[in-house]
Amino acid sequence: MTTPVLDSRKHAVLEAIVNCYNRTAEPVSSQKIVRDYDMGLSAATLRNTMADLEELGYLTHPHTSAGRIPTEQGYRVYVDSLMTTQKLSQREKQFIRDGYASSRRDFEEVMEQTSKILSAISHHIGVVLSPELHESILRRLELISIDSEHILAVLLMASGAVKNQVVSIPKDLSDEELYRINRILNEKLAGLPLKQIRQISQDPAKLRAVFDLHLSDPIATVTRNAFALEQETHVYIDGTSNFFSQPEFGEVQKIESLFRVLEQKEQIADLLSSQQDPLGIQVLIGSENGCEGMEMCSVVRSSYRARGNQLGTIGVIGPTRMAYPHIVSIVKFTSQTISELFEESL
Amino acid sequence: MTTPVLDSRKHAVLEAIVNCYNRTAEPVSSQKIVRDYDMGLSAATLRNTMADLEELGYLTHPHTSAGRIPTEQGYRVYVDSLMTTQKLSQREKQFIRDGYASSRRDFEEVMEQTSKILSAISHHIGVVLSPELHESILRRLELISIDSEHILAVLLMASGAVKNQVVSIPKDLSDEELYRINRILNEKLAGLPLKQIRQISQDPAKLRAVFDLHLSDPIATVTRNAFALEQETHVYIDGTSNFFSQPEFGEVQKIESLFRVLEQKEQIADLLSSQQDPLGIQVLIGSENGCEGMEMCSVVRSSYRARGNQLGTIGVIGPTRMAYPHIVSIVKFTSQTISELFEESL
DNA sequence: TGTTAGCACTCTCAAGAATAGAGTGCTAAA
DNA sequence: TTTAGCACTCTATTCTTGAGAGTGCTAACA
Repeated sequence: MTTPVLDSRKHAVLEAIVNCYNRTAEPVSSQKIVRDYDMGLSAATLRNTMADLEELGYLTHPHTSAGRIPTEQGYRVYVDSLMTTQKLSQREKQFIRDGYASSRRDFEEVMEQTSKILSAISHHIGVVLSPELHESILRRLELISIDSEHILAVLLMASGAVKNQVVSIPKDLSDEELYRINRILNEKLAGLPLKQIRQISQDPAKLRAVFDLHLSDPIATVTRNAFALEQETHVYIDGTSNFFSQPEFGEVQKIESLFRVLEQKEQIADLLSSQQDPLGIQVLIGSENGCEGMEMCSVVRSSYRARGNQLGTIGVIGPTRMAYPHIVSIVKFTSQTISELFEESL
Repeated sequence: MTTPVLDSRKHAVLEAIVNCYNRTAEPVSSQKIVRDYDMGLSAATLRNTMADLEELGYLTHPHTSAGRIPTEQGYRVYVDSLMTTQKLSQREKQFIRDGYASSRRDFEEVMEQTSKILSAISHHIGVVLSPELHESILRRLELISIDSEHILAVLLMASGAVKNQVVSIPKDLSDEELYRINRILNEKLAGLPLKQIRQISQDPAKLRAVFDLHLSDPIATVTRNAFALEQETHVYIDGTSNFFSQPEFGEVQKIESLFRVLEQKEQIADLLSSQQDPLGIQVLIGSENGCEGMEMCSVVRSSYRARGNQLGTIGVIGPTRMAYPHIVSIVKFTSQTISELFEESL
């Protein structure tokens, strides 16, 4: 689809309507624009322009005698080429930084805190997708004996994430043996991404290649079980109740379908991880997000990264009628901040 | 407050009204009872009895020409002395047991799964409060070096819970030294409840008493930091969207206040942990739960335990008009099941 | 040719009126 | 003590009406 070229008046009118609608949540009339925006045009002229924009698919009409509201396509144009990015105030930046001050220590806390910060500052829903463990690099592995049949494998990732995994073992291992296995595993596996370790653990030939003479039955078992992680990315969500104050969600029905989606964390995970443009912010407008039940919502997302590796994704979910310039700045700055955080702790 | 004695007819009528109202969510008329319950009484007589029950405070009237609905006090009597407990079907029991089949390994998974099971089977909100770490007994402690300034302390509890804590250390510790410290800490602290360990770590005299000649600066620091856990009980909530199908929550307002409460996990934690009768099920009806914004909800809760120690609490939150006999059975059986689970893994 | 004023037309929304129906409370009889 | 009957109250629904908002179109104007 080629974007039709809009003359500067159409641009201005579309922008005014988006702005106005985003403020009031009500259809924008030609009168309203004359009053609020000094465009040097009469209402009648604006009506003509608005009719043109409607024909082009950027505006729509709830009914004959109502003002105009932007269509998804209209928002698309606005986001892509009209809106002027709005810098965060120092106060907002400080708010975000302060949010992390207390939680620098704990990986999970950082994730949780991020969703809280995002929702608090955007007044929408803040979502965070933790790094894919598959992609994470193992820094260190520690085996801890639980009882004669189980040991606890503690996987410490380069990102600072920690994952505990209970491993069943076929026979009791002495402390010395466990220690020896632990040492060998670290020697051979530390520094590799989990994905690769997993492949190794499932392939006898590779196992032999990696462990060489050290390979033993317990080592094979422990490796296989300790790294048999499910596709486990955690989703952190905060600020869901912010949606109640949005006028367009005044009916239970609409809010219900949204909340049913939010409860299915997998869907949100998919939403955040799908087809990422590796760099920069992405804005999914309305049904572009592809989630059934979330057609009335837009998503602003960005991945966070450290040392060039994409770790996870953060985002804000709000009504299609959201203050895009502001939200984009929030997501951008927050993702930078969290990236730096991980950069440091690496 | 002494419970006034109700004659058997009043009992029967109150029970019928509660039953009927719980099914339909609509005020119950005298007619309705005549039709649905074979009580051998005319509508007029029932009206008299209903008027009596209203005067006693057990029923109320939305308006003059409407049927009766139970008051909180009416529900109280119903729950305390009227309702006949309803056993779970084999199918339901199996559903609960099956829910745990896949997640036996991981402590967190058990918690999460419990809230899912509770909500799925009750069609209300399932909540789980994880054990107070303070009360947990340390089974084993493992120190893992992260970098020159940090180590990771892995606390393995008797209950199977695992807690990771990043500890800042003043100076780099060699592997040997770390190993030595680790060994000493386990020797001296394993088997003690965290609460006690914390007290020890903060009192130089006690530290000396416990560690004797082994006491060193690093040991004191590590002990202090590794056990400086916040009051950290996690709350697991599932099934919130079930509330949307409740007819009495048809207005956004009501559901909003509920969701705002649910988002404040601390409040839910308080709700679940307050003044527990150590044994058995508790039913908090309507405003008895003490949560502002949750006056329209009842809570059925029970603690789960292992080896006589109370660990945490599970519960179901639903509308005041809930099927108490059924929900009570669900909570009871689930708390037994989860208790057994922990009993085994202990 | 582009812009504007004027006006008829459409549609929504809120308020009022009328009606049906449900359910009670009371009274008097069984 | 129970019941039938009946007047009364309140709700919920439907319909109507009128006001108001906003458009689209037309004709005049620069």
